[in-house]
Amino acid sequence: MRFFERKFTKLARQHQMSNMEDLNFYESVYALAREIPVGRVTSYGALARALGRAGAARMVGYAMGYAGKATPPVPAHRVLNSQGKLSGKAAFGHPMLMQELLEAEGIQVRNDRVVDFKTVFWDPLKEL
DNA sequence: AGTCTGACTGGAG
DNA sequence: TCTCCAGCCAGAC
Repeated sequence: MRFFERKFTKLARQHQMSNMEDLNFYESVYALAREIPVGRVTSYGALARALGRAGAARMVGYAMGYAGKATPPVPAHRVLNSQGKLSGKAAFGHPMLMQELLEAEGIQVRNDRVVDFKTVFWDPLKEL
């Protein structure tokens, strides 16, 4: 059984979803993204790998584009590209909003890049 | 069913 | 460190 299936069954319960058959890819991305702790960040690729879809990083990013409409809320600002850059900032209402949300959680941002990306990086495969 | 499209990624130069 | 490039894959048409 893949990591996704083992871990997500638990997440599905926590989010009061009957079973993972009801979840499409986007919803599973959102459920996993909601597990990112405050003050930590992860990458599109890391989420894709954790969901058993290594290589589907682009779809994770595409899914985040619709995250604003998801309930419960998805902390989309905690998802960055593999270099720690705020590649999705344009999708937030105000161009600086993504950075402001991160800074409000104690994460330093400089030149569209998270400072100390490696130390605040959250890998669902290792920490969930 | 075929084509196009990215909030991506890792490697090469 | 940066840019370019080919591979990536689920949705939207």
